[in-house]
Amino acid sequence: MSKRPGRSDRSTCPISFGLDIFGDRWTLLVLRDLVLHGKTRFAEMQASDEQIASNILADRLQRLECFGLIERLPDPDDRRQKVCRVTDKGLTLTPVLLEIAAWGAKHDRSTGAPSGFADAFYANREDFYDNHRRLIAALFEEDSTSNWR
Amino acid sequence: MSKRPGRSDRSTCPISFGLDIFGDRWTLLVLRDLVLHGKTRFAEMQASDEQIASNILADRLQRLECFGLIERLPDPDDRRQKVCRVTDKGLTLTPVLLEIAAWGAKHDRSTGAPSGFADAFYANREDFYDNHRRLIAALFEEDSTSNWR
DNA sequence: ACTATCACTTTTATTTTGCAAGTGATATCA
DNA sequence: TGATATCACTTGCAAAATAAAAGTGATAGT
Repeated sequence: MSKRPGRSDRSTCPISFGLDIFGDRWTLLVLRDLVLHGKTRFAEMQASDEQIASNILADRLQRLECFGLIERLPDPDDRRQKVCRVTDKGLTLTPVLLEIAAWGAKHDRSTGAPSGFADAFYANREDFYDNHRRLIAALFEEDSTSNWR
Repeated sequence: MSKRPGRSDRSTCPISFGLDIFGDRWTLLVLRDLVLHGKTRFAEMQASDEQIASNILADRLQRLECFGLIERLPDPDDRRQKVCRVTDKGLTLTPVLLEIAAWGAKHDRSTGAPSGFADAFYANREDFYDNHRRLIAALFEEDSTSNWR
């Protein structure tokens, strides 16, 4: 697994802390596949448009697992496969993903995001988050009032 | 300037688009210094806790300028210096910075962020953004109703 | 038994980073 | 005026991360 500077090596800035974990060109894309595209398998993520190399994907999954953002369980139906799942902690990064998505959609003329997404998101940010919380709650069959953020 | 894959090399995903621009361990820290800490000079940013190397800082500033996220003007009072300023486009990344800051503050036990910041932010996200918009408007002496996002 | 698929490793080449030292233009001070 | 300091970089080099391609071993399907 790639090392990268640990917490103590940089500063006490919370942004710096975050970037030490997901400040690279792949980590958040892997999380996007899990959180926003519902992917669960190594092969599925490898098949994403961005063409991540298998060694990098393996490294990032291990990293995400280390940080407690995802968990990987053996697939009971096929012992070759593992099922990846975002943890509650991993889901707390959804707002970061959505803000980046909205920004990208707003500034990229050739974006693949649904037209009007960015404006709708900015105009109703909290509704997006409420909705996401409800979906997650249903998915994990938890109390929908839980403060997952 | 470091190359990095251009838009067409990856995908049409808006997250991927964003990460091609600021998906690394330094770019958003530079922007943080400008947006949240009010720094304007090369030397000031170099003095930040994270100890960015001067070649990396020079590269990131050039990159940010290329993407239209900052501008650099000669200092009229000292011709050695340049004054860096976030552009309106650069300011649209503030929500991304704040979400990362809140996440870091929430998950880093030894964070330097003010205690209670994350909870307050999550509970009143739009208030934070409204407030930031007002500050910016005042700073740039623009119409405070302008849709800078 | 044979072939395919799965989640990785390994290998190698290229790119980026990190560090230290230098550079030229400008400012400040004796 | 000359010496020294400061500014925003640039250069050179070693170390690390990334990318692309091929390989591996366990398991599954036929």
